[in-house]
Amino acid sequence: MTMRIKCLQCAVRRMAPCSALTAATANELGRIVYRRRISAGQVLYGGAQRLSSFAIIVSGVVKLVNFHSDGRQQIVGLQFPSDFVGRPFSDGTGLVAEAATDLDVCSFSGPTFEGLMQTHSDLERTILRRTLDDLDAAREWMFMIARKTAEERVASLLVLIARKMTDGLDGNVKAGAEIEVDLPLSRTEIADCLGLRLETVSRQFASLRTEGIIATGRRRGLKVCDLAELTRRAHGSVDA
Amino acid sequence: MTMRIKCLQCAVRRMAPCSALTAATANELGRIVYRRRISAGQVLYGGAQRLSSFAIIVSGVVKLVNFHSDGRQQIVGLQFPSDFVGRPFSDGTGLVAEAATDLDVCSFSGPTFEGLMQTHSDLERTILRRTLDDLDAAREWMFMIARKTAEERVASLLVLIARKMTDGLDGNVKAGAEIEVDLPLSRTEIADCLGLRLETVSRQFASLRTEGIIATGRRRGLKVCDLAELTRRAHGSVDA
DNA sequence: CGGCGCTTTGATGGGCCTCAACGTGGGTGG
DNA sequence: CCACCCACGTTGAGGCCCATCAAAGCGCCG
Repeated sequence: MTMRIKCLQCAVRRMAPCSALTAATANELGRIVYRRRISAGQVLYGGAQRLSSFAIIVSGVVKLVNFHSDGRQQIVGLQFPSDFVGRPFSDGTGLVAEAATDLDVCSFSGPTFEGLMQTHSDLERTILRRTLDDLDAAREWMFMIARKTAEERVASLLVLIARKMTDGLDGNVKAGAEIEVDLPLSRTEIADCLGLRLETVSRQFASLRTEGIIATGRRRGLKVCDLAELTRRAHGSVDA
Repeated sequence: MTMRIKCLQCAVRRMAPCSALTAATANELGRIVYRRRISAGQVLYGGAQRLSSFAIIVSGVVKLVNFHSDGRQQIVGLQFPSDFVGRPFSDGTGLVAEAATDLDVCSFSGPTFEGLMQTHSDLERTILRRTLDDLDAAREWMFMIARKTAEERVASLLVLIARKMTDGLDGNVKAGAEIEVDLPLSRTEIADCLGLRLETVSRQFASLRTEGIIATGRRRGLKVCDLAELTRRAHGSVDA
C-alpha cells in the first residue's frame, strides 16, 4: 500500500514499464520491489559472480559492456531512467551491466521477478516489448558503428545523450535552445561505445568545439550550442 | 490434424520454437500455418509496403538489412533454419528482412499470429526467449564489427556459417573433418555483414586460401579445410 | 607542492577504402 | 554451337582515416 503511493510519485512513472501493467500486477510488483542506491562502477548483472537481478532505473545511466579476453572491450548499450535492466532466463552471456554513474533504481530479486513473469502475462508482454525495442536499438547502433565516420558517431552519441538526459524534464528543451548536460561517460567510455580510440573522440570534440557546435565544461560538462547542426552531422539518429 | 502429422515430420522440429509449446498451442498454430516457398530477394517484412508476417525458417537463410538514405547499408542479422522471423508489435523500423537464398518457411499472417500470442502465454514466452537470444547475438555481433580486424571478422562469419549450415545434419561434422557448404551470401553481402568493403573480403578469402585454411569453389562454394585454425583466426565466436 | 587520473595535442604509420582493370562462369540468342 | 554479355569475383596501386605511440596540460586530492 505504501508502495503504491510511492509509485504514484515516481519520477519515471509515465515512461517506466510498470505503467503498462494492470493494477493487480503493479500491486504484486510493489510488494517485491526495493529501492536502492548504486554507486558508479558497481555491477548490476553478469560478470564473474553471475549476478542475477532486475531493476528499473529511476536516475542515472547503466552501460552494457562486452569484455573480451585479450583486453578489447565494447559498450553495446546504454540504459537511461525508466529503462529496464536485466537478462531473464540466462545465467549471463559474457555481458556485464555496470553503473556508469550513481544510480537510483527499483530493484527486484532475480528468481522472484522471473516467477512473477510466469504468472502475470501482462508483465511478460511488457518485457517482451521492451526487449524488442532494445533489439531494434542494438541494430541501429550496429549500423552506426559499422558504417559511420568518427564525426558522425560522436555527433550521434551526443544527440542521443542530450535527448535522453533532458526528456522527462519540463519544457526546457525548446527547439533551438542550448542544452547543458553532464556527460554520464568518460572519453574512454565514449570511445568504447563508438568503436573508436579515446584520442579520436577527443579530436572530434575539439573539432566540434572550434566550430561552435558544442562547448565543453571542466570535466564532463557539455553544452550543445547548435543541436540542429549537431543532428545534421550525425547523419541519422540512433534510439538507445 | 494433418498439420500435426506434418509437424511430426518437420526437418527443424527439434530446434524450432514450436517444439517448446504446449500441445494445445501447437495445435492452434497448426491451424493457421501455411507452408510457403520464397525465392531469393523477396522481402519477408519491412520495406516500403510495411509487410507484416511471421515465419519459421525450414530451409534457407534470411538477412536483416538496415538501409540508409545515402546508400550505406548494413546487414545486422542472419536467420537460419528453425529461426523465427518477424517483428511483433511494430509497423517496421527501417529494417528489412530479405530472403538471402530460396526459402522454405512455415508462415503465419501478422494479425492472426499476434492475436494468438496474446491468448497463449507459452507462445509469447517462447518468442520472448528467442528475442532475448537475438539480442545477445546482436550484441556479440556488434563487438565483432567494432573491434575485430578484417581477418578476424571474415573468419568469424565463416565459422558461424559453417556451423549453422551443417548442424541438423547427421554426424557429418566430426571434428577435424573438412566441411563443404554453399555460402548463402555473395561477397558484397558478406562485406555488408562485416562492415567491410567487398574487395577487402575478397583479399581475406585469398589470404586464407593461400594458407590452406579454406578452399573456394566456383561461385559460392566453400570448403573449410582447417576449422580449428579458422576458429583460432576468429579470436572468439559469434552466435547468430 | 607534488602526485595521479583524465583529457588534450602532436607525429607517424598502417589497415582498410577507393578507384580501376581484368578474369571467369553462366545464360542468351542468333 | 559459339560469340556475346553481364554479374560477380579477383587483383593491383594509391590515399585517407583512424590507430598508435608519445608527451604535455589540467583539475583534484592528499
